[in-house]
Amino acid sequence: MKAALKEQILTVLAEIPPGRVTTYGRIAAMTEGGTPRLVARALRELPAGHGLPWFRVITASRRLAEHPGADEQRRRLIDEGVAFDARGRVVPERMWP
DNA sequence: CGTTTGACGCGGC
DNA sequence: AGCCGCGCCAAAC
Repeated sequence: MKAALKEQILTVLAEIPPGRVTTYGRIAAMTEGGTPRLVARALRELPAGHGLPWFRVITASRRLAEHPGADEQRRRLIDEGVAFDARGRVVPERMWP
């Protein structure tokens, strides 16, 4: 994948404030030529120990995507004060922007 | 080089 | 309000 695009994706990711979440699609829309799938791929390929808030990225339906780290993601979001409704969806007020 | 494969999204139904 | 099908596109095979 193009280095410039990956750089943009990671830049946007780093700007998500603590306690807020955004979607793969929104991040894609803030980049040039980005698509939701490419954003997901970029996150998947992140090396361990990077400091980026990968856990603040959720799906357009405001649920957690299915992946090996979903459990940890849910914990970390709750630790940041992100609330989930009874159906497991993040409350709209926590969406960023 | 053709196929398959997804941390997705959207429009129909 | 969910589910399904299709589009998407770089990577792995």
